[in-house]
Amino acid sequence: MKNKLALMIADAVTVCTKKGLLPDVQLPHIEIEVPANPEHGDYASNTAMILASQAKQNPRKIAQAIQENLADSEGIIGQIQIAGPGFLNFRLKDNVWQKILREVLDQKNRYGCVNVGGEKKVQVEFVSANPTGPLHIGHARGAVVGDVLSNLLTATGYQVSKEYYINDAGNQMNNLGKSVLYRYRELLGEKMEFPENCYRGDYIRDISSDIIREQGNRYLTENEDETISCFNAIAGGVILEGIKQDLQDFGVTFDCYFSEKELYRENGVRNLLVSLQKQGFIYSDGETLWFKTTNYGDEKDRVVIRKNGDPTYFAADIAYHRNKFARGFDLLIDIWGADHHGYMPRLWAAIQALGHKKDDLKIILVQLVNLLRAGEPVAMSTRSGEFVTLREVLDEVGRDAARYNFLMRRSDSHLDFDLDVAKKQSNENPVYYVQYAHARICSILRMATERGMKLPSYGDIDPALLVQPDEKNLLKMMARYPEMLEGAARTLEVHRITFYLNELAGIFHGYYNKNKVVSEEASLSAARLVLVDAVRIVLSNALAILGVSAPEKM
RNA sequence: GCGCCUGUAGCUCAGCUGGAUAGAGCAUCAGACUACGAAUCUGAGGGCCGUAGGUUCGAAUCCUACCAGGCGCGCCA
Repeated sequence: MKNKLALMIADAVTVCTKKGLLPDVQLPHIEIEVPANPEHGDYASNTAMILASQAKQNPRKIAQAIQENLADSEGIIGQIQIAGPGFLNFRLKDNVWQKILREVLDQKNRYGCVNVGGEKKVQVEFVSANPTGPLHIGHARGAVVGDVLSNLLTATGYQVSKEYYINDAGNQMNNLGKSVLYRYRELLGEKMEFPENCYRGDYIRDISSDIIREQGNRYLTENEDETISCFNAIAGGVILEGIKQDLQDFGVTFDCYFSEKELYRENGVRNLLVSLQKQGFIYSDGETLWFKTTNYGDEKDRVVIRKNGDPTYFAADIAYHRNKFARGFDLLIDIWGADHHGYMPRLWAAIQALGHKKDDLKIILVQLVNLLRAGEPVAMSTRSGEFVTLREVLDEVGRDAARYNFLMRRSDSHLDFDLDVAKKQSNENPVYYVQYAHARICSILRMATERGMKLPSYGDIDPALLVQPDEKNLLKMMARYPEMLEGAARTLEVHRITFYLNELAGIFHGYYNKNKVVSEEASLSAARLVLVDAVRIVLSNALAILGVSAPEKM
């Protein structure tokens, strides 16, 4: 709808310039918005005001010229008003909104899908936690944001691939092996100091005792380095399996798990650095190799090969992102914890050196989660191993409530997650508000069929009977669903979907309390059944993108 | 010290890339079930949009400077 109006305005401006009513102006981006105040119509545009400065004319006069030259070939506009400093306010004909019902009912679970992505190939990389311990609550937010963003982009015409990058080649993994070895020895009766930078969580002890059960104490006498690297592999595998299981129970799946080790095969990382050095992006100071990230606005250059000869994490990441582009993705999206924001400039520098545009890599920062219980902060410390895991949150509040809560804020704002509120089945918990609307409609439809009514289709009803203000609002709200998805996809802001859902559910609940859907009047009942059925479809579609269930009963 | 993010109702947050009288939810107060599901609804109160300048027809939104909070500033990942 927005797009139709924008096109009509753009055409009208062109006609105006041809007729000489306007000087030869640059056509601006046509902004169509839904006015906050319903008295200002269904849609409004500020085009005349934007043009005013360029054309050096009174904006109201320009608005009038646009209005007079607007060709409404489909006959959807009921009324145009010029208001305020030069707004064009559009009121559409009632039957335009009523036709939305047919679209929703025809398209069913496809309603809302738009093709703004043009089938571009996009990769979303998220979670990517080291397999050194179970996922905790902080990872959970990134997991949901990435998963839902992927669903959203799929619905808006992108080919999406979801990827998890496994950092399994660095020091952290070595520390994991050491940690397992420490617990292994301890369980076999040795007394020793707890090694530096190692993991204390109980899951380490579990892995050690599994090794003892299966292989006994033979590693006590083996070469320590070999044992560590062996324990490394065992523990990494076990932990990664646990992570995958937790994610799956959280409703998050990946198309690809990419191992950092891949990048080092056949000297891949070093060969890439050599070629970048030849191109002048990398220089040596005699001991170390530096990447000239300052060429692209970073604060200082970054080391890629250390004094000891080992490549840095950054070096591997350059190779990783080159690998991603080489796989044919048009757009890369990385989802990171906000504490990594300082890393962004160097990665953007790297992809530009590789010949890509900065915009080809979008980075979404997800802020940290403050975990609360009844309003009080829950103490968490990774070092001591005392953190609340994703698994515990899932067990305590359930998948739907957990996911929905993570989606109620913009990603870059801090999120308070209160375990007690999230598991309450009350009005403090917005997920039930939306699910309840869906269940309520299902209940109405059930009741109608139980009374022997046949659920009508669009052709059976007279949509002009839907004249209540709330009925019109429901229709308009449903018409805006594709526009909302488009905006969310354009800005990569998944929280817009939850806000939309709350509003749609709210209008429905109000409508339900004022009006009886099934009444004595057969034709009115039929029209209303079709209306609420359409609302059910839209609720269900939006919840599906969020990966939250749409229950028929609660 | 430098950089990034955030300051909007008592609390938690939206505000659609600059629009018209700044909005929700929670909490508070007052109401609505012999009604298709009260996990719901109706109404009320509540604001110097951190502060001060600037840009223009118009600013919560953009620019500058301060103030407050968070996070970074490794040859860790």
